[in-house]
Amino acid sequence: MTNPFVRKLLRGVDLTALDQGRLVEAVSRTEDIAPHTVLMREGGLHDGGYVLLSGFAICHKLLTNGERQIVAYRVPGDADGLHGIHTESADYTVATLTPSTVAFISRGTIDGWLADSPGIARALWWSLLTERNYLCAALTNVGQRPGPQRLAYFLCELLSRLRAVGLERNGSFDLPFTYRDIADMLGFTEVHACRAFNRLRELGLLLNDRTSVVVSDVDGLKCFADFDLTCY
Amino acid sequence: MTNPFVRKLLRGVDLTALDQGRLVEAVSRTEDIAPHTVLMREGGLHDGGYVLLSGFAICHKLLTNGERQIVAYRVPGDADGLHGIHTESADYTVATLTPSTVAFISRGTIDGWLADSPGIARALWWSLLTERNYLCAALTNVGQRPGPQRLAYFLCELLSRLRAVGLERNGSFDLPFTYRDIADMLGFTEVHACRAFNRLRELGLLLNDRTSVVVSDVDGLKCFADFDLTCY
DNA sequence: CGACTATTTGACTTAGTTCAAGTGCTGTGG
DNA sequence: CCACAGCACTTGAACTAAGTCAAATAGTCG
Repeated sequence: MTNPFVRKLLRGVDLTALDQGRLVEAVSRTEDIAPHTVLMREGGLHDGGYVLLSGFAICHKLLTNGERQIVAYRVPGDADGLHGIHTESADYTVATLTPSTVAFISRGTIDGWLADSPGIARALWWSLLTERNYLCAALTNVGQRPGPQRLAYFLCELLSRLRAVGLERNGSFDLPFTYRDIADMLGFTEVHACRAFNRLRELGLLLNDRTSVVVSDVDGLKCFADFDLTCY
Repeated sequence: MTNPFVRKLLRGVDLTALDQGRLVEAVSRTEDIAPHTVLMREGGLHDGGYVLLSGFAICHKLLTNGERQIVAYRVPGDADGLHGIHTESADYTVATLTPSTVAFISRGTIDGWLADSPGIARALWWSLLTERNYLCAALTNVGQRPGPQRLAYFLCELLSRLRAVGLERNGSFDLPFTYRDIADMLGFTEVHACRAFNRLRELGLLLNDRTSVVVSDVDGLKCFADFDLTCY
C-alpha cells in the first residue's frame, strides 16, 4: 500500500480491503498546492477537510499581538477536518510550507464513511486520539524542558514521524522548517532556536545546515531529550 | 437536567430524550473517591473510563527527572477514557484533587452506546474535539504568553468552565488548585506563580487568597490575557 | 501544641530575549 | 554572468524575566 494516508491509519487500526479501497478512492483526486497557501483558516467555516499526500504543512494560532504558536505540523498522510461534522469552525489555521499535493474531502464523503463503515469511523477516532497525545506531549515539552532538551525532543519526534512515512534514512532528513518556524513551535525566539541547535552540535548529537539534519547519535539525542519511547 | 455530564454534552450537540436517559442511567451508580486518588495511570491499560460528577481532578505527565506537566484539569461533567476502545493505554495519569464522586463506565457500556446511538457517538466525538481545542489553547498560552498574562488566560478559562457548571458567581470561585498545581500547568515555578498572582492583584484585576479568587474586573482580565472569546 | 504543608518574600543567578549588525544563500533581471 | 535584493541564519552585547535558594509566615489537622 503506497498511499500514505491509508498507511498511517493502518499503523493504529485494522482496515478491510474494502475500507482501504474507499479511502484510496476518496484521496485519488489530488491538487497541487503552492507553498504558504492556507488550507483552512482559524475560526473559518469548513465543509469537509483535506488529506496531505506530499509536502509539509503547519497548524497555528495567532495572538492579537502578532505572535503565533504553531500547535502542530503535518507530514504526508496527515489530515485535518475529517471530523468536521461536529464543529462549524476550525480551531487553527493550516498552511502549506512546501509545494504539496492535497486531496480535499467533502462533508458528504465523510458522512458516507461514518454511515457505512465502522472500521473507518474507528480509524478516524484513533487518529484524533493520536493527535491529542501529540498535543499533550508538545505541551509537556514546552512547559517543562529547557531549550536544548526541548529542541532535542522535537527532533526525536520529527525523526519518528518522518521515518514512518519513509522520509528519513539513518537519522538524516531534510528539514521542512525554518528556524523561525521551530521557534514558534517550541515557544522561543529565532535567536534562541539557533543557539539551541549550536548546543546540540557542540554536544556531538547532530550535524545540520539550513536545509537538513543528520542526527549522529540517535540514542544520545533521545536520552538527552528524555524522549518517551512508548509515545510514538 | 441536573446531571453535569449530560449538561456538558448538550452544550455541544443535541441528544434525544432516549439518549439522555441512557447516559443518566450509565452514570447513576457513583462512587465517592478520596482526594489524591489515581483514577487512570499513564501508560496503564484501561478498560473503560470514568465520569466526574463532583469534585476536581488533574491529568498529568511525568518526566524522568520528576517534573510533571499538568496537561488538563477536570471539573464536574468531564470524563476520560470513553473513547478507550481504540487505545490500550492512557496518555496521562488522572488523579483527584478534592473529594469527588465518580461513575466508572465499562467498555461494554461504551460499545453499546456506539453500536446503538449515533447521537451519543457524535457527542463523544464533540467532546474529544473540544478537548483538542483546549490543548491547542493551552499550548499557545504556555508557548507565547509571559507569566502574568499566562496566569490571566488560565483564570479566564477556569472561570468559563466553572460558570458552565454553576460553580462561579460574579467572577468569584473557589480555587481547587494549589500554586504548585498552577505552576505545573503553566510551566513555571511555585514562586513565580505566587508573583504572577501578586502582579494581577497589583493591576487591580483580582483579589485572592489561598482558597478562592474574586475577579474584580472580568473584562479587564480577559483583555489583559488576550483571551480568545470565540474559543469557549 | 506540634507537625505538616502552602504561601510569601528577599537576594542572587541564569536562561532566554532583545537589539543590532553581520554573513551567506538564492533567485531575478539586466 | 554579474549585481542586487531579500530572506534565513549567525553572532555579540546588554538586558530582563524567570528560576533558585533560603528563610519566614500562616493556615490545618490530629
